[in-house]
Amino acid sequence: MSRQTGPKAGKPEPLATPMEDTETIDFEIIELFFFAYRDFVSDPDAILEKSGFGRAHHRVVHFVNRNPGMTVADLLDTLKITKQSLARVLKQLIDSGYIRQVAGPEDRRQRKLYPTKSGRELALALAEPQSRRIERAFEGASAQVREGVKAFLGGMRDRKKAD
Amino acid sequence: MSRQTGPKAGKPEPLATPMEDTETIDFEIIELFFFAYRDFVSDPDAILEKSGFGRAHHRVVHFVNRNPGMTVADLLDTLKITKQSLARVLKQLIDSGYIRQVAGPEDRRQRKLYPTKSGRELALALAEPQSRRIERAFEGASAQVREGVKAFLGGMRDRKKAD
DNA sequence: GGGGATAGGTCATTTTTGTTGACTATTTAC
DNA sequence: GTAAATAGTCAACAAAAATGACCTATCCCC
Repeated sequence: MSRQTGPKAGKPEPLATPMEDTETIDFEIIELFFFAYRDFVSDPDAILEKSGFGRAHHRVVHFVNRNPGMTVADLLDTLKITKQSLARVLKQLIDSGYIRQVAGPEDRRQRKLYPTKSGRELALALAEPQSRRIERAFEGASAQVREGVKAFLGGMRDRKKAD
Repeated sequence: MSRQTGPKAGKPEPLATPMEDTETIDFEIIELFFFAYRDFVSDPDAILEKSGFGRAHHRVVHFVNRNPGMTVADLLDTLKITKQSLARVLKQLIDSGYIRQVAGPEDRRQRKLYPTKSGRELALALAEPQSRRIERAFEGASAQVREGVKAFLGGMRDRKKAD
């Protein structure tokens, strides 16, 4: 076995100093964001695995509930995945009675997506622990801070042309 | 093909009303958080795929840089993944010269993990666009809001006993 | 000093989530 | 009537991570 295949063929010195306030990098927020999201999605994950569904199903159920009547194309654009990836999970959700398709009233090529009653209940059950968690994280926060957090999260998004 | 295999055998009524302020669920923040995180990780993803690495490598490089000398067990606890999942990416990072292992000085079963110079550079390159994004999201925010965001993100974490 | 517990590594298999490419059917628009 | 758009489907493939089963080295304790 050769010793090294990486960028430096010589013996790399291990560095022992923690990478803290190096330069102008905000490691603190980066890390907080990682942990926050990791635990944020863990609640619905636990619920989903009982039904045999995964995160992909969660996202579909969520957005169809938020935007009833959205088309398959809309959903693809929101999730930024391929048609074939969506097809599998969407089919399972339709077969299980959580989502219904209706041919578009004007353009009958379209399939407009709606939650069923069960679909809405599932979306609520998944969102409930997340909302509790958000509530808890906001404990004692002023209205100004709450608005600031929303602005911050919104500001983290890409700012593209077609949005 | 049977019509329905789901929770309700009858014809499920599609629901057309958007699920907005239903009950006490904060759908707005849930959605903001989803989009914010999706775009937050997209910057390093783009850098990583040039090296053939993925998100798992990113997380390992990040935490080893932040906590030089952490053990494999520490890392498993932080990332909440299995030993076998970690093994693959860790091996690649070691073989590529980004991370080095040193037997623990007291307990020689342990493998303490350190970044090499390349490892530190990689971690910085990955964190840089994320930090720019955070900076941009904070534009015009007061010090109070900045602290509020940190408190919010910290509050989103699980509060377990062994932490 | 022998035995069990701990830290780590490895091998094989599977699941989840997503990809690419190719092809079909229906419907709309010009 | 033909081309373009919307959707569905089949097949092969790939990455990330999980599971289960072992193996090695070392430490701790009696």
